Amino acid sequence: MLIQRHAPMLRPLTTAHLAQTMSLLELTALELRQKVEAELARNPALELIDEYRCPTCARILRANSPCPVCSHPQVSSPDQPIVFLSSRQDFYPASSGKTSLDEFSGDDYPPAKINLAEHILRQIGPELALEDRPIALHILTSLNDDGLLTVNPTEIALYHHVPRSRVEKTIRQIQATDPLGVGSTSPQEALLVQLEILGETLHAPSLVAEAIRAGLELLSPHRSTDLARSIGIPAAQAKQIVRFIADNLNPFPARAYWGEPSQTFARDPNVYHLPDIIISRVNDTDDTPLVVEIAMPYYGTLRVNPLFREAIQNAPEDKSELWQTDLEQATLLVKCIQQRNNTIVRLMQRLVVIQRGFILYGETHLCPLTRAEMADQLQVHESTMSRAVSDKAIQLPNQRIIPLAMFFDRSLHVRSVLKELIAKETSPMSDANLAILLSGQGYPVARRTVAKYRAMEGILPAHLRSQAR
DNA sequence: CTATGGCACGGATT
DNA sequence: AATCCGTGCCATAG
Repeated sequence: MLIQRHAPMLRPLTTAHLAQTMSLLELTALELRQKVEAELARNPALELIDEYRCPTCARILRANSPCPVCSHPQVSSPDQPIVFLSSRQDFYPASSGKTSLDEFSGDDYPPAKINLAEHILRQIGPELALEDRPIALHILTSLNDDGLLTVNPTEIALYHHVPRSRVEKTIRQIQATDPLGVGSTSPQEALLVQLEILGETLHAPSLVAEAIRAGLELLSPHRSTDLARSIGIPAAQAKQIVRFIADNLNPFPARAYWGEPSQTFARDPNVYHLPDIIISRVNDTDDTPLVVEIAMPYYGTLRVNPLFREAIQNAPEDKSELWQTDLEQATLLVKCIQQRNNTIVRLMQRLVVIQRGFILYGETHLCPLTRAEMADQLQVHESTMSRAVSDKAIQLPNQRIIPLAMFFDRSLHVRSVLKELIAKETSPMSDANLAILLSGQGYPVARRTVAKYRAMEGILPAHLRSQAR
């Protein structure tokens, strides 16, 4: 009887094991930490003890206290990076006030990825009247990727049975937060809001607002004569206005955010992400070893509670089955997390060696690398690599936080060479010229591709570059 | 006539 | 199997 009950349970275990390994790998450390927290609270078989093993000398230590012996990592050679799982509790900067989307409650952790809605909520959360919160949530969940509102404010008002003015008041509050103009119903409105707020500190040329109202399509650089005619001003003034708008305003407030193929309005996109991995250098020499810290999903050591394992022998009849599955799940979770960490550690050990140039000297030195190649080197499946890389953020020695996927960008190095080329040029070169030049430097790219890269970097076409600066 | 952007196709990547 | 990316062809703006 016992055997019969156990045999069928083993099968699902193996498939479940695989399934869970997969799903854990693609989580960021913070997401995983939340999952672990939840399991700890629910599953009595799991326990978290306040100690960990020093990555360098294998001593057992209290969690979050550095190893007295190895407080400085031992020096190793440039091609022998120091890679370890970090239990530092200050790995992530503390969050300021908790205002997460899910009902302003719950987690004490700063989310690893803050989406636009949460980012805004953090800013206005405190000053938002309680009864306006449902309205704000409605607005924030109706934003598209550009940060524009996709539903009619009247609809929102009707839905919540409030006057339209209440909704508009909330929208105005939202528009004044960081991606300035976010929550507007149209690009025009967004521009006007930005103008209004920036105008307080910035000196804006006169008639900018009129220009914006004249229509977005007239704001493109080559149509300044049309714009001039439309609002009755000299062409030079129109040009100046267009310039001001292009430099300071953004018709799609959220375009500068991460994950976007943000071309024209690329800005430093890193502010809203917390690293899963931190790389630092030991000294300032060129052959400094690199230190790679990988965020642990918890502090201390997660393990199956030995007491629980014993207690299960004489469990009460009605609880026996439940405890058994709890125990299996706990074991599984611990194993899977170990496997996840192991994969990431091995990945980083290779990656840091291959992309050393990129890490130390920047984009130009990025060596084109595909996830598939990496998977091959590490003897793991391609999809495993894909999951390990996706969604993770990594901090470089120069403090920049970038998506881990950037290490696998196939065109970044060519783009950065292109950027340099254009920066150094004396007279603007056409795309065709640039294509030939790049081929000469060992980057065979088609003329059309140069154009695409240019657009990606937000560089204007040749005939417009001449007047700039 | 030249330079550039749009559309779409095919091959690589995930 | 779905997606992304480089490229060729063509229309259009200058």
